[in-house]
Amino acid sequence: MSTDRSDLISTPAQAQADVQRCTPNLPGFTCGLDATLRVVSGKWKPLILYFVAQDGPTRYGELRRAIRDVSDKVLIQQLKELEADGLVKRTDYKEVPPRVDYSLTPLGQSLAEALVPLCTWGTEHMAEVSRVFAERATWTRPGRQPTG
Amino acid sequence: MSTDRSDLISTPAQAQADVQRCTPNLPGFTCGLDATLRVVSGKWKPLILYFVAQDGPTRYGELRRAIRDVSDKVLIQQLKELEADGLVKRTDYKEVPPRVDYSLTPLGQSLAEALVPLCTWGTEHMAEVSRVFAERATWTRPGRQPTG
DNA sequence: TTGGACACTTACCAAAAGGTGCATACTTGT
DNA sequence: ACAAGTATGCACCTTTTGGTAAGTGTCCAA
Repeated sequence: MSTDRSDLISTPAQAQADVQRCTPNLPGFTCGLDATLRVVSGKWKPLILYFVAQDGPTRYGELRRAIRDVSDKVLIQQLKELEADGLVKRTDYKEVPPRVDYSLTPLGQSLAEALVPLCTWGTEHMAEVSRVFAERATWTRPGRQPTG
Repeated sequence: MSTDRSDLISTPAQAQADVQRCTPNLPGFTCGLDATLRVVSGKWKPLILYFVAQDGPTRYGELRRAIRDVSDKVLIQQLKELEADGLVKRTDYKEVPPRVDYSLTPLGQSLAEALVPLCTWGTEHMAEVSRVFAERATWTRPGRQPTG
């Protein structure tokens, strides 16, 4: 299928042919990548994972200050989701004033490892990526295109 | 810094201490992972990359049918962004009826390779992930929690 | 006694992302 | 002549996501 591509315009049938290439292996996910991304998508999740992976158990306030621009609401929210997804473990020391920290579960650690290549890629190609983003920033913003 | 965590409640200062851990290397990105994710986030982008990586140059219609639940508008949109980000190359054969195909640039290929571990991770842990997601689906939906 | 730190929670709102459906211009098959 | 297929564009709308500002209860330090 990936060899012979001499067909130019797909025949009226053949539609069914290339459907189902990325076959759902389990209900809800189209493939492994899909599953993974559902779990890491969230504006701050990768940063959280990355930070906790490096620092080990991290207190809420630490994270809060470290991530900077994140708000309490969203940080908590993403931590909860990560916890619900079994990637981080929340430890409440039941002290007062409250003390809580977050660490990675084994699952979270394995994910963090799988993220390393992405991290590397990003670092290596950051220059190109940010250049492109800088340009796009101009015409991406609503209603400010060089057309008018 | 990751060794001694004997401090319990952070002192009124020290706030500045753990700030700036994930130091921005370039304007706009907090780290490599951040850069990468900005480029791959989009509901269908990873699937597109993955598909094109496997199949080589892929016609629009093929993608459209293969990805299934995606709409034209969004597919086109994501392809454009991927193109603008230098990950895919659009080839217009200027024929009529139109013929266009999409392939990976070298940059795109390198990214696709970096995605492999994520893919693997997702595949390996898909069972756990989807189980958790199934549960969450119940109480995540607005206003139907087991509390009431 | 006021104020800040701790880890959250809630109500409300804005922006981003995604989806629907119709339109294009041209060709091929029926 | 008409439907279907080619790769898109556009207007409009809903869903999802993220952000803001306020409040909770308990403690300690000034």
